[in-house]
This record gives sequence, structure tokens and C-alpha cells, in this order.
Amino acid sequence: MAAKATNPIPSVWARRREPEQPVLSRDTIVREAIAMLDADGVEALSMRKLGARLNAGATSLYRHVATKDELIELAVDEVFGEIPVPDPGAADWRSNVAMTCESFRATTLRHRWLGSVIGQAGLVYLGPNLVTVSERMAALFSAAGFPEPSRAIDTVLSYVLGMSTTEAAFLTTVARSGETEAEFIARLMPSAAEAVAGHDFLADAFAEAAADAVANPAALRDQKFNYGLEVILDGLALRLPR
Amino acid sequence: MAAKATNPIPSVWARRREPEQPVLSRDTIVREAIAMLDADGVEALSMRKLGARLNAGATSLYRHVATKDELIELAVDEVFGEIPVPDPGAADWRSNVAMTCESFRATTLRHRWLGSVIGQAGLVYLGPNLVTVSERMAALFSAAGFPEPSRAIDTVLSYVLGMSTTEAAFLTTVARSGETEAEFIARLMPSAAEAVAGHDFLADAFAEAAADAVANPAALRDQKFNYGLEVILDGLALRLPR
DNA sequence: CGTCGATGCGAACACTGTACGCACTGCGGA
DNA sequence: TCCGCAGTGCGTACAGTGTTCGCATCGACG
Repeated sequence: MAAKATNPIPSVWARRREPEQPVLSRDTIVREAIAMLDADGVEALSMRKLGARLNAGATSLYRHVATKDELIELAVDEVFGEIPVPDPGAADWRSNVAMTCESFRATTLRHRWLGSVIGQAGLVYLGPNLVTVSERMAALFSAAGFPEPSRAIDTVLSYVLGMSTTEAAFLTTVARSGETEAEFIARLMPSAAEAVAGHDFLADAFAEAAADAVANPAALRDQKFNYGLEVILDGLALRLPR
Repeated sequence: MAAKATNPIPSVWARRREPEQPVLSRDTIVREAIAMLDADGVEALSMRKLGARLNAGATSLYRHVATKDELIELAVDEVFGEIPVPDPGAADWRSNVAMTCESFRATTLRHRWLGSVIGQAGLVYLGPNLVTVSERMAALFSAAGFPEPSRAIDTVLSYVLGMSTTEAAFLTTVARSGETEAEFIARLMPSAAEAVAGHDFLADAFAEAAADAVANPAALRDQKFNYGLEVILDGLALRLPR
């Protein structure tokens, strides 16, 4: 009874060697979960696989994390910690806000699962890192003299979230195809052309953009993002007093 | 061998009575899937339950739909068909675009799963209804004289998608709590206050908005949405020639 | 009447998240 | 020195999941 069948002779040599491994803790679990999410997307994260990566049984994780959803919440807030927001004095408010938005976008594209899980759960997390980002953005807009900083924040963040989530989803599809972005777009072209056939305005836009799209897709996405960002910053500027 | 053990005596009376039911077809499947998604959200949709609702076995659905993901794609495009886009001549371009955005938002809030599945799969669907919406929006911006209609479309749609996805996720959480929106917010207040404590700008904003938030949450959401929309329309207006 | 393509479906496979209870550890107190 | 205890890991099990496969049955057509 004292010795299991699989380990009949409990000798000194057989005891305690795992502690070389970094021990199971909430932080290591979250870190490894983020690594898995980055590598294979949100539907590839399973508690069993995550446990295996940590040399642990699947159900051991539940000692440190209440549920898989909670684990994902933790991962989301962890990732929000990667978004730097400059101090109000760093530059003019437009540059400061623009830089923050670029960082947000970069983070969303680096962790392409972010947008989709935010879409599922909303921004109701109230995790410390998200709160910090919000606070520092509020500081930016307040210093610039905006009467309703939180309105401005909501506007800007909604745009960035919507745009970069769409981008991330697209890039995920591309990655899954095993092709480069340009190859994928080239392969998509015929069916896209067919889809817009008969729709005059879209057909025009398609004809114009097609060449650039395969030539330098990433640059095109950057331009698209920046166009919308400038539109919003212009619109906000009109709301500054005087 | 001709008669199964479960149905030993094939009599006339036991034969063919289901055809009273509307027959299994792609359209009825998609329609019923949307109903289930609306009722219980995306993670409550399973092929077995959907089959049961249609008085069919789970695997029968695969005769009409290649995969669950494809079924969801079909559901998404179906729902895009609910978004009316006015003709360019209906009113001035600002009103036309604003109406379209309101419709988009309303549809996203009516089908609260929409945002989250778009976040997962992107807008690469190219379904006919999405194409139609895009075409008609392009017509709107072109008629107004915008030099780059598709850029304007992307900007506006990204904002609406981001904002209403966040809204929908929040409303889903509320619905799951069984409370009204105001009750839920009231219950959330203490932990929100704790989360923003020590963050001066957020604490200010919180103190200002707290009362309105419980008094009329829906109106507050409307205002928030319209603020951002007006910002973007202002920004776009600056890009009109002359 | 016989054949054929389309349709429905039961069983099975490989997974999933998670509840439960047992085994083992190191530590504080008697 | 020993005991008990709190914390941690994990094997097992359950109720589901999406999807494949092969068989049964149907209406239509030659």
C-alpha cells in the first residue's frame, strides 16, 4: 500500500528530482498558455496539452486557475501589459495617441487570438494592466484639453480594436494556408473578382487595388490603418476647445 | 435481415409520416442555427442540439453543410442581409452613412454572437450579402465625391464593428447574469470603484458617469456610439474635395 | 420492375473541460 | 521525535463535442 505497483521499491535515488523543473505556478501557467495561443491559436489551447508542456497533468492546473476562461482572462491582461502609453509631456497629443494606437495594433497582431477573445468576453475584465492603459490614455487626452476624455478613448480604441481584429483574423487565415500573404492574396484573387463582378463600385476598387495588394500587402494594411486613424484624430481635434 | 430488430414488423402504419415536418434543407438549417445562436450564444450551438431541433439526427446535417464552420459562415452572411443601406439619393451622405452604421450596430446587438465570430474568422467571407452591403456603401461614398471610397468604408466599419462587438459582449454578460442592465451595473460598481482607485483620471470619469450609468445605461451606450460616429464623419468630411 | 443517386442516421473515434478523491510532500506544534 | 495538516499533483471518470463511415431507405427514371 505504501509502494505503488509502478514504483515497487521506493529508494532514495528515485525521490524528488522534478524540482529542477520550474514548479507549477500561476505565472508560469499563464506565460506558457500565451506561448501556445501565439503558436496555434485559441482553439488549439487545451488544458491537457498545456499541462503536458509544463510536465504536469492536465488537472493539476486547476490548483492555480479556477477555469479555462479565467486562464484566458489572465492571459489577456498579461498581454495588455505589453502596450506602452507615453507620458503626456513626451510629444504633442496627436503623436502620443497615434503611438499608443500603433502599439495596440502591434500587440493585437503579435497575439492574433486577442481580438477574438475580446470579442467573446468584452472589455469587462478590469484587469490591472488594462486599467493602467486606460488611465494613461485618459491622462493623454486630459492634458490635451479634451472635455470628455473617456469618450475619445472609447472612439479610438473601438476603431483600433475593430481594424486590427479583422487584420489578425485575416493573417491567421493566411498563416494556416502555409503561404505568404502575397501568395495567398494572389490565389484569392479569382474568386474575389468573381464575387465583385456586376458590382460596379467594388469592381473599380478591386481593379485599382489588385496590383498593390500582391506587391506589398503589409504596406497596404499599414496605409489602411493609418488613414482611419488620421480621420479619427482629425475629428477629435475639432472637439478641442477654441 | 430485411427488418431491423428495433422495427421487426414494417407495417404500412409505421411508414413515412415525417414529411409533415418542413424537410431538411440548407436554408432551414441555417435559419434554425441563427435562432439557436440568438437564444444561447455561440458556444451553445452544437450539431446534435441543432439536429434535435429539426427532428433530425445530428449527422444528417452534414448532407447539406460541409462543416460547422461553414454553417456559421452561412449564418453570418444571412444576417448581413438584415442591414439595409439607403440609396445615395435618399438623403445627404452623412445621414445615409449614419443610418447604415446604426443598422449595422442594431444587427450586431440583435445577434450578439456576430462580433465574436467575425473576430475569429475575419471578414474574408465574401458572402453575397456582405458584398452587397459593401457595394451599396461604396455607392454612398462615391456619390458624395470621396476620392477613396473603400478607405472610408474600412474606417467606418472598423469603428462600428469594434464598438458594437464590445457592446454585444457586455450585453451577453448581463443577460447571463439574469439581471437587468442597470442592476448588473449597480452590482459591478463596487469592484469597478476599487479597480480605478488610485488612478486619478479614471476615478474622475467614474465619479461623473456612475449615476447616469445606472439611471439609463442604454441611452449612455447610444451616446457613446454616436459620439464616435460623429467624430469619424467629421474627419471624413475634411477629406471631401474643396 | 430494377437500378441509381440522394438522403437520413446509428455507431464509433478522438477530443474536450472539469469534479472528485486519493497520494504524497514539507511544515508547525506537541 | 512524532503527528496532523494544509497545499499540491494527478488518475479516473463523466458528459459533451465535431466529424467519418457504412448501412438502410427513399423517390425518380430507364
